[in-house]
Amino acid sequence: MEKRRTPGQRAGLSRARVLATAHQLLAESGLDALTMRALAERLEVAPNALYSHVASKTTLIDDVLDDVLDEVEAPAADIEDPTAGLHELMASTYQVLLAHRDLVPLYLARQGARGPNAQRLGEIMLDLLARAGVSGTAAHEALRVLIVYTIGFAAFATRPPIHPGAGSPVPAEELSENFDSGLRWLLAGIAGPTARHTD
Amino acid sequence: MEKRRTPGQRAGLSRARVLATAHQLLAESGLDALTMRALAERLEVAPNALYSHVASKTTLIDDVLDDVLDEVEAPAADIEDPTAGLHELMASTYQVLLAHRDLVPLYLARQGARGPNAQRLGEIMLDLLARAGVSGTAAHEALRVLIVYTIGFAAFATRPPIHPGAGSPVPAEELSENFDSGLRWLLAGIAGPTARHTD
DNA sequence: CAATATAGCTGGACGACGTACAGTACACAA
DNA sequence: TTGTGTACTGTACGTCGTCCAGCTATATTG
Repeated sequence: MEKRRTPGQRAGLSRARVLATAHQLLAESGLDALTMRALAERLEVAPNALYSHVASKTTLIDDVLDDVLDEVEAPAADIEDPTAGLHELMASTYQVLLAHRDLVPLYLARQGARGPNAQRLGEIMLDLLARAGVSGTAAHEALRVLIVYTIGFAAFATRPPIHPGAGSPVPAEELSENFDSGLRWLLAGIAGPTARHTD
Repeated sequence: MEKRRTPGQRAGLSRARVLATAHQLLAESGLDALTMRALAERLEVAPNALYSHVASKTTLIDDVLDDVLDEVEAPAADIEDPTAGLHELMASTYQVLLAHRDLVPLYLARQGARGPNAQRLGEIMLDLLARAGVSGTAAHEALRVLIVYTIGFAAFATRPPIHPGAGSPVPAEELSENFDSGLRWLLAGIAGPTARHTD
């Protein structure tokens, strides 16, 4: 059971390994369990060693959140129907969120991610919205509606009911259909006849 | 600048005063500033004195969140159109949330409140849903959709845009109309022809 | 291949946090 | 008046994020 290192010796740490382990810790035991010390212990390193690879705990979490968004599949760039493209994008995002249930509360608390992946997805969405005839202020508004709707839906598809009474677990498939329905309503409203343009 | 008390002397603390000051602190400087020590200092008391009135920091926050929901106005119990009643209820909730922007992230993180007020509102909603022909599992699902939608919407009506580019602030009135539209779509979907009943 | 610079680590510490424990003195009931 | 309960104080414990000062394995240079 050798795990102590003498000063100067290397542990083969890397930014990627730190992020991955943080993600793993988050998945196993939630946010409260994600402690710089716990993370360090799992990596068999002193706590401060992490700071050679990560600026702070906050940016660590931000980075984990953004990393996951890499899994989201963007629709083909030349897709015909931009509204359908948006539907695909949000549905894919929803699935990715469901695949990382443990992270959903964090997305909620931070209202999305802000890293390069999030940026990239945002631009794709804005592009699709523009092609659907929505631009300027209205487009940014629609963007946020869609994001919040998706994260919000994932949030309660993920967790125990708010009101404890009765609490029969809703099957995931039914929830997914429900998500699709709501998403369709929203998209219809956003890109529909009353959609506003730049002013 | 006398503020120190000798042991045994009273400070006129009360549960209500503690909650109110906590709320105030939250409003002024956000969650990170809400510290038992900071709260105690503002009340001119030793930190542990708070524990005579509040079980823990967690329940303190829970209680603050639930307290605010007292301001939500429920529709008349004998309202004709239950869907309209739901609309009224959620709109009132939305307004209350906007009136306490600082708390919205907390509602988000906890996915709603759980105290007596939240309970009461939940029951009203279930009643209205039942009268709209939605009950059982579907009703609880609808409940959560409506709650998440409302909190989620309040969340980005409250805060800076997720994607920093362009960032022109959306006028509150426009957002409110948007909230209403989305809410109508949701309610139509929930109480609409395809609504499911108990199984 | 030797000398030097860099950077990945360790040990230790600091300040802030939530909260438990034990004691003190006031308020009120008897 | 005496007794009892409770609202406080002082103090302290354990944990957290993070900083500073070394030390040394490795990368870089000549």
